[in-house]
Amino acid sequence: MNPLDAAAPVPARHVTLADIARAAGTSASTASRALSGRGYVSEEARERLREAAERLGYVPNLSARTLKQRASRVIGVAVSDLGNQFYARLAAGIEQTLREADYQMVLVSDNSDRTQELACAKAFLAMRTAGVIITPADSEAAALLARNGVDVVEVDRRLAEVPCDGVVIDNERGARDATTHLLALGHLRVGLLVADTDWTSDAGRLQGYLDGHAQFEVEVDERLIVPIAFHAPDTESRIGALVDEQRPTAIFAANNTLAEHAWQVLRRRGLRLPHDVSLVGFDDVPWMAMVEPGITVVSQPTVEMGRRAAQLLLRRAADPACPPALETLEPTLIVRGSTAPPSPLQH
Amino acid sequence: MNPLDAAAPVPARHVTLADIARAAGTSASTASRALSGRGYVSEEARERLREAAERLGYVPNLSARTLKQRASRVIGVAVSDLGNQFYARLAAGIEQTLREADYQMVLVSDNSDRTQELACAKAFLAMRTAGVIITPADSEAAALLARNGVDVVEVDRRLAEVPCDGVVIDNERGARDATTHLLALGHLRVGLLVADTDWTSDAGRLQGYLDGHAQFEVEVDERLIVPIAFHAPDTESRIGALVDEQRPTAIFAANNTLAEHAWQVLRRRGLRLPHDVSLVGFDDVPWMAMVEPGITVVSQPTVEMGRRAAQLLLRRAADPACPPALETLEPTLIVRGSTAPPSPLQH
DNA sequence: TCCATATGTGGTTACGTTGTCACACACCAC
DNA sequence: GTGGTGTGTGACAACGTAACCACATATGGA
Repeated sequence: MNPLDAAAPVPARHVTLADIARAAGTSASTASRALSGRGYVSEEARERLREAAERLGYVPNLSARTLKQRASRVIGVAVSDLGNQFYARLAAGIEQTLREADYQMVLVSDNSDRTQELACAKAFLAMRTAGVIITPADSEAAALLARNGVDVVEVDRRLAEVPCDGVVIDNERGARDATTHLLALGHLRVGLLVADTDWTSDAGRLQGYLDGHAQFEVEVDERLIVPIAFHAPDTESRIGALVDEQRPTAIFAANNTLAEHAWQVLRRRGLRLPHDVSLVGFDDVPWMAMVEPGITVVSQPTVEMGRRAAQLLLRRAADPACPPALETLEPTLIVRGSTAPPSPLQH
Repeated sequence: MNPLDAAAPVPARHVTLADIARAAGTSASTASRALSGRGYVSEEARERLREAAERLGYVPNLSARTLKQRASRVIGVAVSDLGNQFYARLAAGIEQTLREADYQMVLVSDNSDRTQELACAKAFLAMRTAGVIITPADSEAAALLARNGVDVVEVDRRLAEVPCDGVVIDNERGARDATTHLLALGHLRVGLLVADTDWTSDAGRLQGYLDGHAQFEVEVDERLIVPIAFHAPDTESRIGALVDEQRPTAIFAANNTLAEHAWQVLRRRGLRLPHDVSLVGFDDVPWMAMVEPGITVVSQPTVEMGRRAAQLLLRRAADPACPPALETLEPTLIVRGSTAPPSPLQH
């Protein structure tokens, strides 16, 4: 063991290429080549340098490398709400794929706030990230990034006005499947709980709901459609009002949060699933399979969406010229016990 | 509108301080002072530079700044499993606090694998992160970081052999509360499902289980203690074996994953909660309050743990000399319907 | 013998930022 | 006048790395 190891437990300065070059009796240039594997280095010198780097505990300075190479291996990711399992799983899928490709993920939760989102974009720009994956709340962030030559992938919804890659699920189809499942069971008054946004995801789910009705030639009662903003304090009272005043025989809750609120409201009112009301959710989360009866739900491949988004970004890094792709994944309707034909009493 | 804006939609090179200095007719030094707010700059020059920066879309290069200042505003975070809601919420708490303090979070999921964890530590070192928050699986990563002068905060468990800050919950107390709750109800054969690790978290929960028995002067049957590794493929069969062979009247599952598996096993066997078996979990997750009956659980302030960890790191950044702190948060036993006295038939 | 090619090496420069320093000027008090 | 102080500026160096180039030396074929 080298006595220096014990003598310098906390090096005041980090070890640099120049240090290990000096230790191995070469120049910094050679050290750089030896450790990065680019360019000619004799086997003997490479070995000496590797040994010196190991002994001195050399760790390359990524800031210097990024500055010099004008390219980093960091990807910025901005999601709406890391506390929501949907976004957490999205992030997990992204992180997994990036890690396998030896990239790092900088993760920010922007609360779907366009100001925060723009601030994120600026931060990612300042970091010179190799790309950005975003669940957009506004088109401005993507525009800023694109204007500065940063690749962007939109996940879960499309908002960008500039051409960029995207990964979404087929919201129309998912919502239509949910709706027609209920209509086929004989429901005529299907309530819709949907997020109050101008996002393509929610617009698509609304459209699927309407399409389903058109397909079954059931007229839509506008009063059955309840748009509710994220984290709105009156969420449950508005759901309660829908239940009490419109008497839907079934409810389609177009995201996992609204499904949870709806479930709570129904339970608190003592309404039984599916006898008194049928319930369908969108985005399968664990509790839906565990409660009794289980919740019929449009399941989306969330982790896979994250993976695909990361893959799109990596693909574009490899081939910047490839045309923008929009991948649409297919949702699956999982029928559980929360849906059944309306009971005679309801009519 | 400046015609240059339209003429250069995609600048090939990023705008630098030198560019805006030139545009404003000053030196780069003055530009730096004007925008960073350090040092003397005339109000007039500052205004001109600000305007130029705005007009040209200047975004500072963080790599250059980090290189020069030898300090970044990035914090590395390594958790065991981002797919598990516990770690996701931990990360959410950390991210929130860091964002408010204008730091960025680099998040990695290391699968509790010491090799991956060490690789993370190296990557964070290379990025010259201002600090690292980690749910440790091994002491090596913290040692490496500390040796290089990087501040480390351990969350959820303690493993480091070097002095460093930490945030944990009182696992002994949580587990003791869960255990004595069951013993007080009259249970004499309480099964323990615990993660098979050498982590302080699981060791503490085991200890709390033993302490609870000691307190009630109930002898512990070793066969009731089942250590199960994360993601072990035979998890449910081992739980099944416990149920079938040892006939516990109650089960304490010492983390949310094991609680879920136990619940599934009991349901599949048609055993009713709490009539046939009582069940207590550790770490409250949504389904536990939603299933019928609800699961009695030792709840931990997960998001708050993340926040505290970030705060400890920020505190140390402000005052590197402050003594290492170990914050111990208190868990809360939430009694729901899954626990009741053993039924006469069970004896 | 001599030029081509392959193999190695080190010097220099540049990436974009910020800190240090020297310097210039204005103003005021002595 | 002189010496201070406050204000303002730009030249220059440095952070650590990697690309580029110039320059060695060895090997081979013409």
